[in-house]
Amino acid sequence: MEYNFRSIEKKWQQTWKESGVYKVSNESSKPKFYVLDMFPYPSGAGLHVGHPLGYIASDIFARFKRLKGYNVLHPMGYDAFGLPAEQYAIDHGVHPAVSTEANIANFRQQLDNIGFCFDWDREVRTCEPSYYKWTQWIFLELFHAYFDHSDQKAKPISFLEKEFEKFGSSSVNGKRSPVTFTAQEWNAYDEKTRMDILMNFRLAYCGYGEVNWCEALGTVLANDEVVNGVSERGGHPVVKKKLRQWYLRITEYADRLLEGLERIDFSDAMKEMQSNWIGKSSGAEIQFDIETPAGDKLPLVVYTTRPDTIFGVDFMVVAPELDLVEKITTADQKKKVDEYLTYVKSRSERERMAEKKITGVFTGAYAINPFDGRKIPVWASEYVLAGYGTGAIMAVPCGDQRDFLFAKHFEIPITNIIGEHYNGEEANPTKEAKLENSGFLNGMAMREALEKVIGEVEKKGIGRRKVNFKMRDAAFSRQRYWGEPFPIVWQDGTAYPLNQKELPLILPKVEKYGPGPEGEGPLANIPEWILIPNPSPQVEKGAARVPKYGIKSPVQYELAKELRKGHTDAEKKLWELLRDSKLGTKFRRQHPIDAYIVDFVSLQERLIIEVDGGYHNNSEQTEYDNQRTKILNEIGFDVIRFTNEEVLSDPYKIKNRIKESISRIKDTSPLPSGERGQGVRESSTMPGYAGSSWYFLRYMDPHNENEFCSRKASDYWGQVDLYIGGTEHAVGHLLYSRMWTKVLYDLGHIGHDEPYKKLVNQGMIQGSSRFVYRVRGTHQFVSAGLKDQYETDTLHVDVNMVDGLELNIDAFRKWRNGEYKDAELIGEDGSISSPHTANGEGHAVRYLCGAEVEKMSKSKFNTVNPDDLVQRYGADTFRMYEMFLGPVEISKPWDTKGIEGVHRFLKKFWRLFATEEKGWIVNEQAPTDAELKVLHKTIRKIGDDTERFSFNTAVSAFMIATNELADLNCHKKAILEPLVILLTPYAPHICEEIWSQMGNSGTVLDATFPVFEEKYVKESTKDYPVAINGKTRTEMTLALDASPQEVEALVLANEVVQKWLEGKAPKKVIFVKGKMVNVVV
RNA sequence: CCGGAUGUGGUGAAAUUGGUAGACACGUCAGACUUAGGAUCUGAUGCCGCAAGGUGUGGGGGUUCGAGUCCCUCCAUCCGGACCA
Repeated sequence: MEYNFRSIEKKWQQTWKESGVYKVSNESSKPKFYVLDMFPYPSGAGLHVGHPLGYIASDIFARFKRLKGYNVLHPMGYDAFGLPAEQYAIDHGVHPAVSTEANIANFRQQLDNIGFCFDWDREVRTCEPSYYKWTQWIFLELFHAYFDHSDQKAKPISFLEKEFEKFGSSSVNGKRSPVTFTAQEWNAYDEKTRMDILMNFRLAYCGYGEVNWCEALGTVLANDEVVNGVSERGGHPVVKKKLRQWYLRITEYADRLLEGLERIDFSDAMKEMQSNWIGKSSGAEIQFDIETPAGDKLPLVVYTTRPDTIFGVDFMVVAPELDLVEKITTADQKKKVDEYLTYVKSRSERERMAEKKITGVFTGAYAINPFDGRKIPVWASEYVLAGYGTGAIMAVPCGDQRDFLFAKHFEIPITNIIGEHYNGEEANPTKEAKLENSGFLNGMAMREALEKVIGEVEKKGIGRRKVNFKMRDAAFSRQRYWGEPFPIVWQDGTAYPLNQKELPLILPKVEKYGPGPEGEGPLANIPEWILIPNPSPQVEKGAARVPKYGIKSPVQYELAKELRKGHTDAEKKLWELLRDSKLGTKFRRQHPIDAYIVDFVSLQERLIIEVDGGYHNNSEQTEYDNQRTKILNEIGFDVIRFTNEEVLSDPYKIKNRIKESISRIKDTSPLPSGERGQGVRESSTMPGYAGSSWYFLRYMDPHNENEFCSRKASDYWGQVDLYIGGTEHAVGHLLYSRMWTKVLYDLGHIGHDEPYKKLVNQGMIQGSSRFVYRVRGTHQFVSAGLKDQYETDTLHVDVNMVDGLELNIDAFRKWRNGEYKDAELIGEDGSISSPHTANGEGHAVRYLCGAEVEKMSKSKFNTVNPDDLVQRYGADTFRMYEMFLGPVEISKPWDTKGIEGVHRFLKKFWRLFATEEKGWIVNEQAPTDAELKVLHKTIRKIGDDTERFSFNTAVSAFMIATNELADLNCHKKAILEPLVILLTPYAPHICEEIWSQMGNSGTVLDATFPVFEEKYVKESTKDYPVAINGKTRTEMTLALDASPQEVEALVLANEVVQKWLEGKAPKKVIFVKGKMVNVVV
């Protein structure tokens, strides 16, 4: 019996699938454990060896926890909305749904090859209506909520409305209101005015703001999608533009997002990144007065974290974008200021960042220092950002480097308030100095002065203590097609939410993916969708999701329509009823919804009425009806079915039931009745992070049609116990999903307010690129060692054609359809391989490639496909090798070579159980002490290492155990069976096979993790290292219970020790029990 | 510029609390079996040295009986944030 991994893996993957061993129940007496991977974006490129690293780690941990007796949730899904699919659609004309579907199928195939224990019944796809229905639902929850500052939590906005009704804007919660109003005024306001005011409070709100506009992509990007002034994807230039956008009021959660970091197990680096992004700073807002050219006074409010340095203010700087600049500019400075403003406008964000020139202009105005009355010149400069603080600063050149450089550049005199701490060469931002030249603060320590000044400022009524955040509200709309449509209808400039009954708002099919008019998204190009009432979703005909019954082509579709023209009596009767009775809504007849033609539908109320003929009683038809109802429900339609008899026998009963359904819908409708049908839909779609902000909740209850996730399910599974994914989502996804969780918690939908208990960041697997060197203008390629002797071009070659550094010359000549078939290769020793001469004789030409570590990418030809490795060595080998590479959280380059070692290990492990000659060789003999020791040592090591995610050392522990047991010639069931359980999380296929060969039934995952017993590994002696002056010189075997005196005597008597002592008496002997002995001479 | 992480053989890496540096592999070398070996097995393998021994965890300094591990400082690489007042 050989280790035939191919048939073993195929067999067990099949068995697992058929028996559903990875199905997880929400009901269990076991403790729960939730292991989550960051779900992938299904890109067209498929998986490379870097992707599965985290999945393998989580898979091992999930299996490990299951063996340890937990009910483990380990789901997987797809983050399927997003730009690349849309870009692909623009380039190739393939609908994103189609390419996404194909990519998912490919991903799934690749994932299945590796043998993961995902519960695929819980798969989610963010682009499915049954999923994004709830993304839209949560959006509405955000829309209908505001942040209550006194309670520091989100509440339904109706609470706020009640407060306004009673107290007007003077209520605590009204502070943010842009206008003040009394309760009477509020009650007298019309709908639109109220809605406008409430928009300033909603957690999902619409506003005009400077956004990152990317012309090339035709969309707005979030701050974290812009890198160095260009788009993260594609590297297109990004400019600031004022547009109407949706935002999430994440800034309200800044404090709680910071506080929550203390309660979760993230790496320090990750926490640091998040808190840097939030960027909390505390200080004060201080008002200075400015005398305008006209002679009156204008307030200039600045934000500073260092109010203690107020006597060191030598100038003020205002952001050029501020209107104030024009107001305060004096006549003689006007020309210069205008020139400067023009210059600033001409500069892109990118230029500003790239070249850090010191620029600015004096406005001619002076501000008055409120403490000593000093006149301070007011400048405008682009180094002050309009968006942060108040857009104006008090400049203290002796304490701030930017202010210092500015002062030097424009020759503004510098006041030193920190004495010897300032050297005149550079600013010193110390907080430790005693203040000088600082009026009433003289001699005071800076920290003390800071509080003192804030106190004085507040007393004078010219400012207040203030906390500021770098974080901005998150832009939440994209002028794009492939995303969740907003459940919003605009009416006369007011945004009205859809009724939750109307969800999901299905993404319609478009013909063109180009941008719409005036910076709107592609959806704006579909008037029949944009203008409500909604003329039924334009789902591709033939895309029916009940495979057997759908209409499969446009021809069939027309045919079906034709066939249905013969009405039954019942249909006629009902049609009269629906037309005549004052139901308040328009019904359509024989109208296509999704891929079906329904009997009657009110598009406005999303209500479908079906009349079933006698043939509906047969079972096949019933099944069809049920499936169809389910799908129509999924896309947000209610379906009522009547039989012919019901309609004909009691039409009034029927009518009442329909009325009832409609009024139920009406009751919860926020849209003023009668005004419907005049609005336009929001044409933006939600950004990529919308769907991923809550998917971890959906996994808990993926098929729930009535809720995003039942409270029972979320209470049972609670937080994600272990979340594994890359660092690239540090500030995006992780912050947004934390915010959503907090909102859902505040509103009482879930019982925990941090989504992830522990986060492990997997490192990136880099590519190891290979190069060949072509002699310029020829077909000659020279080996790496010779490249400096020629003028060469460096070309990437496919790393899969290179063994170590040696190029497979034949493969190279065939590469890329024979592009290099004429290549003449000069080997390291100067020998030449020409395509026209046989080189089988003598020695083969050794051509060595150059090598470099780069990001793994198709264009660099350094990607390695896991499928190839699984095919060659098996999934178990592949899994273990990925783990053996090094710690999960470290980035490292991929090198396929070492995989042989792991493969050899599995073969050797197999030979403990069976060999080719003798077949199955496991016996029932009693184990020896030595064997038990190996086993228990390994149980402890594997348990500890797995628990602390040290998978690489665990793999090596398996190797050690296998080597030792092979040396002991051990084939005993009592030792090997527990070992198989230990190895199961790492190499599940081979373990299942052995487990069943050993005569067990069922899956090895239902076995119990072996228990470590101290008694088997206890030693009575230890080989102590004996050091002289800290250097190990010899080793002595001593009893573990020997007393220090005994040890000292034995050690000093040792001949090696004697030799080093050279007759001298030792100064000291240090003995650490169980560790070492050190003799100090 | 700021913040974080990481620097250990030819390579990937171990060393969990300050206690035998280099486990486990890859590679390389030697050998066995073999018609053959890119299969399998055995042995060697940080560097210098025939050896005794010396030396060695990015460089320099420190604490300690003892430092890869702690402290100071400098250097390099990677990642993140960058005019945030």
